[in-house]
Amino acid sequence: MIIKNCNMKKIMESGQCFRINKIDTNKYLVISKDLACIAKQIGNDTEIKCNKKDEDYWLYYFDMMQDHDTIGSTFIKDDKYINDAVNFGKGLRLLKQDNYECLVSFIISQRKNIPAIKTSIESLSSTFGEKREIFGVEYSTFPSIEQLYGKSLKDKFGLGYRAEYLEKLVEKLYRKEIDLEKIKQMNYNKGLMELKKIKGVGDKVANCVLLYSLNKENAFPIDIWMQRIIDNEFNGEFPFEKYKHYKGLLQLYMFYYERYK
DNA sequence: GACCAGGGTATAG
DNA sequence: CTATACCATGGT
Repeated sequence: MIIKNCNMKKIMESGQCFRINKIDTNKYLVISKDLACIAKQIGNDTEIKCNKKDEDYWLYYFDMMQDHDTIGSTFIKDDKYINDAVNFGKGLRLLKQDNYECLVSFIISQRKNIPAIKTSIESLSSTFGEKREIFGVEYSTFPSIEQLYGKSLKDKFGLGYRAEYLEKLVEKLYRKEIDLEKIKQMNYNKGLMELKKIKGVGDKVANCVLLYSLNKENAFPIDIWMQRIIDNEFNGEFPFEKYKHYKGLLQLYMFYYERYK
């Protein structure tokens, strides 16, 4: 499968997911849930190699039916910073991730830098997930709810005070007191409320989960970097009324630009 | 060895 | 409603 106008290096660095790793020149291992694929960069396009039975999963994951550069070009208006960010981020894509993995990952993410987040997730995966292989490349699956249930997460995974957030979350998921598929059916505001009931989930983490895994493409997570942009470039108030449609992709461009420009 | 990290909670005012 | 202390640890 070929994804046109797709830059895997940028997606890997974009901070929306934490399990894409470079394994060779222009080659990346992409892991999601218990699945993996190999992504090869060929010019502006990316070729995805995966198991035949998983093709639909990756089609959805990469949102292959849409051209995100085209959506991004609709943000180009009269604002220099945003125009620069969109041009700088050509090839970025908004992925459609697994909601459980996404929620766990972003609870871990608070007050951590991206390398530290990745270390914690890999450590959890290699401990509680399963070892698998795709086209000769080994990987560990993301641990399922059942695989994490009842496990002590303190002290071993660099989680710090987040360990008890996760333990409580896993317990509620296991008992089906939290149903992310149900939240996926809700509108943005209702979903935001439901997610924020979870201990350790505030505005930012909830918006990440809504945007990256619950198909709410107008969610707009504001972290330290985004707040910095809003303060320095927009006098403390972002003009949301000018960018109503697909704000989440715009947020991705801004975050990426601010970090790597 | 300081400083910061894709924040959230609890408490005080 | 806003302001502030505190949180536990790793990366740079």
